[in-house]
Parts: sequence; C-alpha cells; structure tokens
Amino acid sequence: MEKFFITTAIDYVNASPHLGHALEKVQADVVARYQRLLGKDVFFLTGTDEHGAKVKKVAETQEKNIEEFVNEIAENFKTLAKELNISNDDFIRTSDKIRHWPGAKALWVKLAEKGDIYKANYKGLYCLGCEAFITKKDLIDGKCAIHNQKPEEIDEENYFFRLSAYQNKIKKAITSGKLKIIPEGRKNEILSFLELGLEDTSFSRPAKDISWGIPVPLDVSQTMYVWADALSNYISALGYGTENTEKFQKYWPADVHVIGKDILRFHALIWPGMLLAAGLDLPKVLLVHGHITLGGKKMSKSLGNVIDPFDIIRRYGADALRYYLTREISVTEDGDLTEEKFKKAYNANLANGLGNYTARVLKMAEQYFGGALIKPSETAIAEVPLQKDGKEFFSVPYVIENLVLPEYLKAMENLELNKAMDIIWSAISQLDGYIQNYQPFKLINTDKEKTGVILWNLVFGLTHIARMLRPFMPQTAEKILNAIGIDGKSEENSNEFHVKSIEPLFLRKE
RNA sequence: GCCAGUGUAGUUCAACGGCUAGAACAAGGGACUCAUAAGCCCUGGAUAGAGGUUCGACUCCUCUCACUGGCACCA
Repeated sequence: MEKFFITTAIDYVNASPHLGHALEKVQADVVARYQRLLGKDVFFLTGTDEHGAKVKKVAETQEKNIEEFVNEIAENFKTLAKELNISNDDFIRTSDKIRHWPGAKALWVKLAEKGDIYKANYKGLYCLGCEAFITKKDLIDGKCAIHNQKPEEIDEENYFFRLSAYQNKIKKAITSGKLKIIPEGRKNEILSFLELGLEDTSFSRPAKDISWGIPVPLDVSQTMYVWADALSNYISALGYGTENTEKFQKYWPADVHVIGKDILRFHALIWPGMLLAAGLDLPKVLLVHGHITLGGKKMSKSLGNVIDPFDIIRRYGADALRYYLTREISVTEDGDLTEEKFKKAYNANLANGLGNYTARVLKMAEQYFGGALIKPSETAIAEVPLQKDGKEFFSVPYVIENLVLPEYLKAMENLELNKAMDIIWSAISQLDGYIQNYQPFKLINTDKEKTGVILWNLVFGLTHIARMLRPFMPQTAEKILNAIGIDGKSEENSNEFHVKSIEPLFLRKE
C-alpha cells in the first residue's frame, strides 16, 4: 500500500491556539483524509514546540511550574484538534524526553559526526528588556523599539551548523522540483534568498540562557537552539534515533509539510540542509499557507481583535469552520475573517446552498416515493438531461462523473482545496437549477415515472457531493450519506437509494 | 533603500496577446413553491494612473501611485 506522510508545523506553546493554528490543521487534515480515501496508508503528524526562553518566561510571568504550564497549553492544542475533527495519527511534543529527545539528539550526533557542527562565536544584540536577542529590524535609532534602550552586543560561544556547505544541493533540489515549494511565489522568494548565499546557522545557546530545552549531546553547557530541536520532530515522531525505526523506514520522507509563510525559510533551507548532512531524503512538498487577518488587520491581542476558534466551533459547528477555512480562504494566500463574513458565507453556502439542496431533495424523495429510488434505465436518464443556456446538455451522471469529478480530483491533487470546494458548490448550483427546470414537485402530479428518474438523478448528485465533501466536512458528509442509506465506504451502491429526510444540516443564523 | 509580487464590479476571485472582460456574494426586478422566506430567471455595475509596442493589450514594455512579501538567527 502506498504511504503518505503529512505534517503540520508544531505549534509554539507560549499562548493558546488561535485561528491561524486552526487553518493549518484543517488544511493538512483535508489532504490527509483525501489521501486515506484514495486508499493510501496515511500518517498525519502534528504537535507542539515547547522549549525556549520565551515559554519559560511566560510560565514564570503566570507563576506556573514550567512543566505544568506547557502541559496545559499543549492540552489546549490537542483539544482544538479534537474539536476540529482533525484526524491526526500522532501528536509529538518536543518536551517529550522519551519520544522526541532521542531523535533530536541522534540527528545532532549525525551532523556532528559528519563534521557539520562546530563551535564558534555568535555575535548578537541582546535586549535586557526583552530578555532575548533582537534583530536590527527591531531597532529604532539603535534602540529596542519596545523597551527604548540600547541592546548589549553579546559575543558568546555557540555551536553552528555548516548550512553553507549545502547551499548548492538545496538550490538544486528546489529548482529541480525534487523539493517542491507551493506556491511558486514562495519558491522564488527562497531562490532569490539563496542567491545571496547561505551563512552557517547558530544551533545552540549557552544553557545559562536557555535552560528549558534539549542539552547538546556531550556538552551540557549548551542547549539546542530552536531549529536543531524543533525541526527534528518530523522524524523523531517516527522513531528516528530510537530502537524502533519501523515507522521511520516506512513513512519518511514526508510527502507534504504544511507550514506557514513565516517559517518557510527554516523548512526550505535549514531543514533540507540538516537532512542532506544526515544523508536522509528530503521532503517532497512544502505547502505554504498564508495568514488569517481579522477585518484586514493582523491578529493581535493588543488590537483586541482575536476571534476564538473554540467560540466559532461552539456556535456554528466544526464543519462550518472547516468550510470557511478551506473554501473562503485560498490555501496559499492570506485570508480575511470577520464574524460578518463568516455568517454571510455560512448562510449563503451552508444553510442555503448545501443544506437546502439536501433538504429539498430528501423531502421529495421521501414524500413521493417513500424514499425508495431504483436506478432508471440509461435511456430514461438520457431523456432528462441537465440544461445549459436553455439547451439540453448531458445527463446528470455523465456530468458528475466525466466533468465534475475529474476537475475535483485534479484540484485535490494540486492541493487547490478552495478550488475543489468551488467545484462542489458549482455542482450544487447546477442541480438546484435542474430542479427548477423539471419541477419534479409539479411533475409528480402528471408523470410519476419521470419524476422518479429526476429524483434518482438528484439523489445520485447528492451522494457525489457528499463524497467529495468527506475530506472537508466529514460530519456533514456522513449525515448526508446516512440519510441516503449509504455507509460511505463502498462506492458501487448507487443502484438503489433508501432515503429518509433529516434535520436541517445548517440552521440559518440571523 | 534594494529585490520580488499584487492592483479587474460594493466585496472576494477568473480571464494561452484575439469573439460582447467571466463567476460568486451583496443590490434592484420577475415568475414559482419541493425546500431552511431557501431555490430559479432577468438587470445594473470593473481592468489604479500616464505613456508606448501591436491589426488587436487585463495580458508585453517604461514611468507614477498604492498595497503585500523577502532582505537570516523573533517563533
């Protein structure tokens, strides 16, 4: 069986999950569910990044024991995944000494043995107010923009990773498409960055500065810096560096890393560099998503414009949020969300579009035929084709199977999730028009047989809509398939439908 | 500042240099009733600005303006 390994970035636990985390989880989940439906052996990994001075500081601010603190936040991320119906197979935490540390350390040792880790002085600007290194970007007139004080120039000994040695190989992997970066614009961004030349990258910090982290193998005076620690989660979770490397052998390399544009460089440069140094295969695809803005503004606590994903799920349901994140927001671009936009999209497409179509079709089938619809002859089906621009078009099954499905599959293969969703809704719209054309609700009084053919077509369409929706809106798809008397698993069961009407899928919100 | 990219209807998006610039939502109108006052049909409405190349430009070139991203150790 073909394997498929997909990951999300691991989320940093300095604060609770927000909509951006939800976006990434849902995108990855849709792909994972789709690949499972294709029959692949999917391993879907997500997790949390829990180390670093920042986490420690937040825990201290809240006067909490650091372990308790990260446990608490990690639990929030797990809860979000659960409430969003994320089908992850595993959840890795970088503070997990048993599951994560061995892999992170083993990779470090591998790089060290290769001679690609060396000690050197790291020079940086350290702001006492931030209690962290800051960059030139953070400076205004040479002073920290937040604390308005001059940073200290610190010169300390660190381990470095010889990233520069892999510059050409990384570049080749990207240009050749061996490591594919979606979208194109992000790829170009990385390639132009590569043109500038890669410097080696700092891979550790003195333990006195970062005590909350993984100690460097054979040198406890140093703690692994974030990239050495966090990126290795993708293989540590598979057992790399432990006695049981079965999963690692089976699933690596990743077929898709779903990441945000903010961490592209680390995944497109440092991570491939590490893998090349360790003699491991590179991931196949980096799917880079944008950020969610709220009313056109960046999410920020100080702006007070945060929208809580849990709140949306509570009020509209997980599938509604999944719908918005995958259809109303383009996978690779920034997307905007406001309560108003959400409600509008919910009413127009879930309550009115999908929900209403389902309701009217099920109701008619139940009322006119007691829910039992038997597949009509090909000739009978051909006699009630779809209409297009007032002219007869192809039959419903033909359009679904030969026009809609291939387009949908193509969009899914290309990871164009919002396009795939558009295709589903365009099918709904065509079928709504079909009802209007043939008016089965009138025709039932004069020609019951023909009405039966039309309704069979409508239910047939509904089964395919539900099937296409399964990766996106699993609960809704199941409800629909159950209402049609289909278990959703076998594909060859459209000869006979036993339909019963159900509660509205999505109630309108005023 | 430098390098990329974007700019199309009120809004979100689409258009290998080639038919009348397409959709969707929103707005206005109409005929219907199976359905969640949903659905269907019709209508109005746009290429940021200025030049240029071309038989022909949303598309290519130049400049201006606006916005976005990147310009390495913040995740």
